[in-house]
Amino acid sequence: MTAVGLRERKKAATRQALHEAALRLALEHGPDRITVDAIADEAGVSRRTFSNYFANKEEALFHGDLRRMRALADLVRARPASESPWAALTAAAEEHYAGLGDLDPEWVARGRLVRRHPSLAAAQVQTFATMESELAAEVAARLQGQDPLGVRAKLVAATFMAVLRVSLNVWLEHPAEISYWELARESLAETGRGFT
Amino acid sequence: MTAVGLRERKKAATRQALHEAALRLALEHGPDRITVDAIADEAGVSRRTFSNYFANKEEALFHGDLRRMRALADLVRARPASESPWAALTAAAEEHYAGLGDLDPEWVARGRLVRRHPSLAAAQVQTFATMESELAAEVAARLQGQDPLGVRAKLVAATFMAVLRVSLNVWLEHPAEISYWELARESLAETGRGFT
DNA sequence: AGCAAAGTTGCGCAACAGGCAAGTTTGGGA
DNA sequence: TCCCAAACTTGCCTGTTGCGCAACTTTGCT
Repeated sequence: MTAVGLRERKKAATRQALHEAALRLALEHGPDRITVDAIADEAGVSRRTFSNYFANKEEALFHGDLRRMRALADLVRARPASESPWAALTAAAEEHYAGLGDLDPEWVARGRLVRRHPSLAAAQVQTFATMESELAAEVAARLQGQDPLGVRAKLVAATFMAVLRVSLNVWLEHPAEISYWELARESLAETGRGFT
Repeated sequence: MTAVGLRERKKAATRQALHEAALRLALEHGPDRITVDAIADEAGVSRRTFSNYFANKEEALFHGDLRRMRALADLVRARPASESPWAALTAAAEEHYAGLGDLDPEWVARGRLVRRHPSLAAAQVQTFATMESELAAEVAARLQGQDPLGVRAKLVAATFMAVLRVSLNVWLEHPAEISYWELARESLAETGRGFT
């Protein structure tokens, strides 16, 4: 009768625990000075189990971002089908970020971590790329028939994610001068002119 | 007196040899069934030396793409300073791809490899990301003073590379129906409307 | 000719991904 | 309520990797 079984919940909890352990250790010792062993320990699980959940530390570290972005994707899905893809994406982003965006402390912490440790940039890019293809599928659904090769869907998704990524990185360099969402909204508006 | 010393040339040759060895073996056995050892052997060099040139197989595999893209960046640099960044980028791409783009057999081979082995997608994304930041620097030079936070430069570079990447991937799925550059040009035109 | 800088190599080690099989937990019938 | 199959965890193990270090070789400059 539970909406989702115990099994599922336990899995999610373990994944989350691993993620949080990774983040905690990375913040404390620096992301390049931690081992998978240490993360598993910190999460109270065997090293082998870590491998069942994540392919490597970076994936564990950015799991939170992926979750956040999946939440954004859900908002996109919830937008009225009548909206154009780009409109739906920006509207969903507005909902997602405008209110409490900058306030998630974990999100900010991860951001700062990336800023201070350029070696993490690769993993960040990877995370955005993952979401890009998930979003492309959603966009494609809105373009049934109008996009024979599927270029447009992928183009829109890629551009959207690229703008969010660039905005994030710029904001991390100038966090005091502007809010993330202000920056992102403006960038989206400018870049999106091709899709309206 | 030589324009470039023997030292430099030898290094370039070794790097190229490693790259070609990696590509050859990947094509023959599949990219996930080859070891760094094997690549170094094939290139007639020690495993340790491989590490002096590339951080991992993927980097070796995509070295050719990076070279290609750097050539494109050179074309960008050569465009008149009076052109807007986006105009310079697209014009350079036109020069680069329009003529012989699809004809470089290595380039096509790598493309097919990525298409058949999704595990390589990560490395491909990484390669484009690398070029993105190199290009951003070039674009920034054209926006002296007009781009206080540096957003615009990064935005333009990111969008440009995203379009090329998406176009490539779409083209790889439909190579018969259209030429790469036709597809990319159209995508650039559409997406670039925000930057004109 | 000769020396300093750059490049190569072998050795060694900590770390890691992931196959396999034995144990443990969960959930859906009967 | 009980039971079993499927799902999950864990330990063990192997092949691979990235990189520091120190010895050796090659290159370039004078």
